Amino acid sequence: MSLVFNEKKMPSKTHTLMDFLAKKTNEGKIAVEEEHVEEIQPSKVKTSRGEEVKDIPLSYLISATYDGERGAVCLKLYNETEQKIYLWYDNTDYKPYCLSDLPPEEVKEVPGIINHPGFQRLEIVEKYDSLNYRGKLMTKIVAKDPLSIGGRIGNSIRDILPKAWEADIKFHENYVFDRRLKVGMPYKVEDSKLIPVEYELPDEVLRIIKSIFKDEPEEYVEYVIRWLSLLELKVPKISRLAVDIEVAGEVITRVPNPKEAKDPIVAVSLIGSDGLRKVILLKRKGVEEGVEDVDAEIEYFDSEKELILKVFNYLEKYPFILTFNGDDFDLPYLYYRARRLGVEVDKIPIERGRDSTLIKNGVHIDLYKFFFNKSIQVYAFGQKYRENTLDEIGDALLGMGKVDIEIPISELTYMELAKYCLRDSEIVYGLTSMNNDLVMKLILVLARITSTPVEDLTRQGISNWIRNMMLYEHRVRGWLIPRKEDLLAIKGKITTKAIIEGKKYRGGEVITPKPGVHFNVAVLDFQSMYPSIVRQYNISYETLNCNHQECRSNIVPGTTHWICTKDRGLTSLLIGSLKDVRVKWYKPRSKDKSLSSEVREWYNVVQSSLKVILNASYGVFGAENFALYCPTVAEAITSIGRYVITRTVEKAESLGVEVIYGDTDSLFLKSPTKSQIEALMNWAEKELGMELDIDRIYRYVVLSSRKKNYLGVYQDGTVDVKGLTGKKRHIPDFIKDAFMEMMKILGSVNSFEDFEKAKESIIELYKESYNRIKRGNVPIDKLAFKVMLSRSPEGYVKTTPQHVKAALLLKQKGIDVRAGDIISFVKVATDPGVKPIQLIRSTSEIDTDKYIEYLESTFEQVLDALDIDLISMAGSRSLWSFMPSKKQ
DNA sequence: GCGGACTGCTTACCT
DNA sequence: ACAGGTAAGCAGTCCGCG
Repeated sequence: MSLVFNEKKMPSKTHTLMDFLAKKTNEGKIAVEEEHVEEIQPSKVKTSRGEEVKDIPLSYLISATYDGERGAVCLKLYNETEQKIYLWYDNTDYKPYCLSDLPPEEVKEVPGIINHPGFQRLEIVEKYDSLNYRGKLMTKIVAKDPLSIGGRIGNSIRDILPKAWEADIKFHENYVFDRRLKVGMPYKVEDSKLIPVEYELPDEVLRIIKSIFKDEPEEYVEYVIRWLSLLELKVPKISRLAVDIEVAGEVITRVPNPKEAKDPIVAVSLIGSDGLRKVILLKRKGVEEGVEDVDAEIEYFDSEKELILKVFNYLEKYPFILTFNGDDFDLPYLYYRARRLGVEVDKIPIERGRDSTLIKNGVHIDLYKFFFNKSIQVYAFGQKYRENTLDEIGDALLGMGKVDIEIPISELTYMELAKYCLRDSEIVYGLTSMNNDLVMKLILVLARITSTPVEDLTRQGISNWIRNMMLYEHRVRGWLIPRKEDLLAIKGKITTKAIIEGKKYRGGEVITPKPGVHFNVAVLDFQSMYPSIVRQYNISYETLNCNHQECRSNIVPGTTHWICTKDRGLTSLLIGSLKDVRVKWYKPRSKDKSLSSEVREWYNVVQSSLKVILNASYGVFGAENFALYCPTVAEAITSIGRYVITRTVEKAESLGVEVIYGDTDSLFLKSPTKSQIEALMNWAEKELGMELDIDRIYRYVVLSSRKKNYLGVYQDGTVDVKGLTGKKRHIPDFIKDAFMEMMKILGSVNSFEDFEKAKESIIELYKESYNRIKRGNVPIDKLAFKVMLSRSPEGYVKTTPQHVKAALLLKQKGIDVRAGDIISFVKVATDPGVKPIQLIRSTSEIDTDKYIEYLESTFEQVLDALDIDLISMAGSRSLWSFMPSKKQ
């Protein structure tokens, strides 16, 4: 079995919808692409100040929502000069709809459709059915309101229809897709009409692009240009306000219930991008002023209602409002508290949604949700933070610690309270202002790439972003969006077996490491391997197992799937062009010193955003929740990945290079010559169509027989540690510190001869650490294991791991523990074997033997690869132990 | 009733 | 609420043991 396709055999052009329809149906007229007729109605344009206007100057499209009262889509546009949000209500009479494969006559026969209270009309539309490779007439059922299509009551049109297409797309999303709106790009409104302000790429850029991609088909270059037209234009400076509230209750619960809102709001802090620093405090009996110096303007209110109205005033003044968990706490609390104090609903600028809380005439960004997003955590911030508390993220990203308070909020002095409250807003604002507003830019760039409104983007996961990007593309092409179950039934037969039980398909290949110390190691890797595979091997749900007889021999190795050799796949084109735009344009230019630092920085934002999308583009196809879930697509990608790496290993060996390790997309080569590396890279390019790069060169690498565990030392002595216990975050600092010391010693090793000295130093280090533990000479907090509680303690029903035991002990003491908390505990000799660090009274409780075991195994992971036997080298334990162990 | 061999659960990592 | 693959430690169970 072999892959017969390579780059040169790839189809150069995807047939347009027009081609397909002309070829495969006899319909002469195509209704799909028709723009919605703009019926100009009396102006429905409103500014954020509430007055109606007819025109909106150049402003950036930020968000789209649905206004139930007006029954229309509402667009939020941001004007940079005036620093305000303009609202524009759809006046084209755009209506919600879904599709049926039944002809109109039959739809009329379905009970409950045409007499549905929300029913408006039927239309015939022609779509391209990408699962069955033909044009298809569909009946469009148009409704008066979105709930009639997809309400949750059960008698919505999509539930009544035997089969409904495109019925799970929110009304405002449909609007963005169908109107081809470019989120994050400039628009203006003239005579109540929304007009895009086209951004033209400079000729110079066009010229360079055309030369970089001169060998690519025209259609491919069009995609590249499309991305650049979205990404070359910088985003506006976002004027914003960070808000945080404090509530004082008698009972201390972790988060007061906002729906009850029974305790008063005693402090609100505000930090604005215009320099505003303010804390608003509620005057209460018996509260002292306090002595702290607070770097903010302080305003007192005697009436809580007045205080809240003042806050509302600020919320309306700024176009963007930032909070941390404001969706579930701060904003709803303000809302319900205001209601409780008798504020009229229309005086409250806050809008409660099902899973969000928005600002009526502004844009609310809840940073909790955005920073919680795994893709953002991992790819944008390199896993610098692991907990999702404001303190932790602020500490990790800004070095801003929390203001410690040890007494309930109600007992703080005004100044203590102000300081405490202010800090949270400082962190929230700081998170968006660091690195020249990186986060704000990231949000807008991601919104542009994925056609996702900002208010959705900051609340949804990456699978939704990629979904939006792909649905938009379906609409552009006039493709019917496949129903999830049809996609799975037609394309979803998996043919590989996962190694891990319970997983759906086989993943990446890990090459068994050759244990020992290897000098002069080059690590080669396939840069963004999976996106490259998608691009080069034409991966897409519709190219997988296509309908052409002649493509059936184009087998994906290790599977029974074949890939189309005739038509370029939609996913392949989207992901492929995005990858190229990143690798060939934004990444090099983000480092190009001939460009201004401002431009470089912008290019860096764009390339990071692209990285976020690209890195997730494979995974989403294997995720059940993804709207275009297609595990066979994921399976094809990993299968080709294994094929690529395996063939490359064979080739390397045939070139006489020893491959000592490799994981998924990387190869560790032992002392290769320049020409061997070059030969391998050329071969990969030519035979596999894949770019192989030199990722890093190590002076030496220490391998054990364990996969995903190694230690690499660079020429300059820097040490890379991968997977070893000594670097895992949950292990005690004492052990981590000792491990790092060992790394320092290894970093100084230059030659094989140096190892002898290093071995001695390491043994000395080990002995010293051993004795410190035995003598009880280690501070307790350095002995704490810190393990994340992934569910609430009651959620562990099968086993009770140690950190859960510790958590339960905390709970017994009345300390609140919940999912996401990191439990600090030490190992003790008495009953359950563990004790939370808060409950430890003296070092004598510590189970020293357990710590010795841990120390030993941490060191052994490195030392057994160096062929050092810890016990024999260090001599028998009792000889150099100053304290007898407890069991002896 | 105890202990070793084994399996399964859980977390944290790698790409 | 993007994937699968790997290591490690512990919890819990099975089984033999006159």
